[in-house]
Amino acid sequence: MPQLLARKYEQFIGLADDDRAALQHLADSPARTARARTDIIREGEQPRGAMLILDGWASLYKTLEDGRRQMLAMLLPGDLCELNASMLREMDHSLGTITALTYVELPAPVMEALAIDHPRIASALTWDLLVAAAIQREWTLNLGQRSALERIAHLICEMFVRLNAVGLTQAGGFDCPLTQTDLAEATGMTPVHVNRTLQDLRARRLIEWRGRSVVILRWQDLCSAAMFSPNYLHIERSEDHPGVGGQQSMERST
Amino acid sequence: MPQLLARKYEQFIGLADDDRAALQHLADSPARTARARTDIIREGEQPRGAMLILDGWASLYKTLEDGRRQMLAMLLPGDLCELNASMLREMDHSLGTITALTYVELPAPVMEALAIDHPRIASALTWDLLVAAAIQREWTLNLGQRSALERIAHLICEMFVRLNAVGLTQAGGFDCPLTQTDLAEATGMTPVHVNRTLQDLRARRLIEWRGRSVVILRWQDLCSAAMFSPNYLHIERSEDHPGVGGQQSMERST
DNA sequence: CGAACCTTTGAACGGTGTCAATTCTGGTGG
DNA sequence: CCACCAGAATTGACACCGTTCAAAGGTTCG
Repeated sequence: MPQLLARKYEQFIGLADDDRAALQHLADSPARTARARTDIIREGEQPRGAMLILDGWASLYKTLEDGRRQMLAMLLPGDLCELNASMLREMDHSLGTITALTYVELPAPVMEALAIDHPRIASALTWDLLVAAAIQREWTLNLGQRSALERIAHLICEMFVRLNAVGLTQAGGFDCPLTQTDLAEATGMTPVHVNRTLQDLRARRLIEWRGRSVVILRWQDLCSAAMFSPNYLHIERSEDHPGVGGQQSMERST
Repeated sequence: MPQLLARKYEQFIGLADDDRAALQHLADSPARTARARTDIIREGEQPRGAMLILDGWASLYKTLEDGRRQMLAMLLPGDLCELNASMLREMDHSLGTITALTYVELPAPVMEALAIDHPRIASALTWDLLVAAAIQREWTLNLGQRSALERIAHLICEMFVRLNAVGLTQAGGFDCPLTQTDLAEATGMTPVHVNRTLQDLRARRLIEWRGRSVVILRWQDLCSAAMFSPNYLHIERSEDHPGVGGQQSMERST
């Protein structure tokens, strides 16, 4: 948990000691907690500050009047969202927890001061925004063009790479609190079909998924089944990727 | 075409004369042109500056290796894209024209200087980025949860409101250069099904669409068929919306 | 050890996709 | 001014992916 943000941003830009200290200072702000499956802010409400996830998983989502619900983004530890959102009059989406969550709310003035005092952090924040937008575009592609199997596989690939970037993977797998209903909301499918698709992925020996434990058995094959290429995550300096399954690399194939 | 940007940004923030002049100066930069159906920049290439659309329509899109293609955003006159994109090593999506296009390329240093000299413009640019992200989220919802009819109807509603904001609507309709194949790429459907869905919308007397002319017959009913609410476009000061179909209002109905 | 939630299964349905023609339209050259 | 052409729109028949609805197992945790 310590240095989550600094670690992430150093993938993009070198930080000085005082930059790291400033980022650590953010994470040391009085943390808030929320229980699993609760909303932190809802569509229609007035935006508060940016939200920095310290521990646990959350999601952005929207709902239609008749109850249909679509997840828009998965928020993992180290993720920042709603940056600058307070410029808008009201929220156009909701932020809800998946697990119990520890986070900090960072009011706009705090972020402004931070950006002024630390130009490299300002750059890193812009980079963070760009990457979030890129992920949103990839999700658009996911929903619009990929088949059920490809969508689920793609989501697994993305979660793995993102968790890996903050040190939350272990030996070719990760701890995943998502239910099949969550996966359904993220991929625009029904829970029933998610279940069948996961069975398919397991039958192909691409992954194992028991309880909260996801294990990726064949990274390259999973990537190609998903048509996953990590380019949109814009991770520039990938020196210390552990590699999945021992010898396989996480480099783009093609 | 003159004052396109200023007009749009004044929906969000008041501008001073010198702000307007600076925006006009941008649009006066040596304009580039591109023919219809050509790419301006492709995935994998190195980002250049921001792109400001002066005239014509374009789109952002991504493709999968096997040729499946998904439109990510519709770019209309007055739209700005790829702001800050040059911070990233390579493009993760492509920008292609739909019609013949007039645009300007704005190198990062130009935009930086502009933001430093004109704080209100800097705010407006951030607002622009936030709205673009909100639209991307709405497209995610569109693809993930809405039916074919809802998707097409929603896209038409969005295009109308956005064109209206830059004065490109006429009497409850607008000039639309999109082919049914374009609509298919935007909505994640096949061209054949787009065709049938448009017939459905026409049979319900919600729209007319002949050639390039789109006429919205019953705005409120189209909105509710689409579950469209313009809140995500974050148009704050909507004093001079002409209203569609004479007496109908564009306010949200809930 | 029960209750709540999650996962899994089966069968039938239906929205969209696929494929292949055919008709229409706008722009072009003779 | 008209014949022509390429692209766009339209149509029909059929297949299939994913949904729907309902019920049965599993798991977790108080």
